[in-house]
Amino acid sequence: MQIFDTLLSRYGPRHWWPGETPFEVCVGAILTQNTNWGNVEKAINNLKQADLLSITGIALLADVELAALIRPAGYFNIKAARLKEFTGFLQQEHQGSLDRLFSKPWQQTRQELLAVKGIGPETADAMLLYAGDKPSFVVDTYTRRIFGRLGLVAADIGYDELRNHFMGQLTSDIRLFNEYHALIVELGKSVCRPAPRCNVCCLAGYCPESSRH
DNA sequence: GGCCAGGACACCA
DNA sequence: TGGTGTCATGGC
Repeated sequence: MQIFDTLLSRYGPRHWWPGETPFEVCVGAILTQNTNWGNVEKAINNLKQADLLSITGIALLADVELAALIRPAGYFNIKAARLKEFTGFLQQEHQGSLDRLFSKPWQQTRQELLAVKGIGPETADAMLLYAGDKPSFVVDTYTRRIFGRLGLVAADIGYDELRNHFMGQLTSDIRLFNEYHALIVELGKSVCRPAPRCNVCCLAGYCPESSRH
């Protein structure tokens, strides 16, 4: 909590997620996979201007048309398919309703989301926390990098293990989880760059991110 | 011109 | 089962 308090005093409340509706949050969660948020905003704006930022709008679009609209977000062919998978899942399993998806126990919702092709643990947790208002902590590259470098967790810790680390130490508080992840991203974007390529430290096994290069 | 960005999945040994 | 390659645009 000391780290959280420090970040909060430094950056202030982040008021996440940057999306106007739960569905927009879910779309953003898929589009931001390994992608700068500024590019995601361009893609979302394209969908808005085309009046297609809806479950039925995306579901009815052809893959190539959807890919063209989300092109600025990168990986557009893959992400178009993932958005179609997600909207198809909502239509087939939840009558096209996010409210229905989030109405059951959130652990069950999480398992359902993870079964959708293209939705991994981080994307599922982001949807749960920021679109569904469920107490599921989100960890990401920044979380692993920052807490790994601080020596608080192993540098190569797995997603679930790292998530359990936070959820085991923090009270199950949606607002806390919401703010903490947002603050970690803020810190990560501003100061925590990837480890530089360095043959010496990598070969010596010293580089905490040697697996990345 | 190279690096990086709020991952996930297919493939292979 | 763990490591590696692939997907791709836009800002700095």
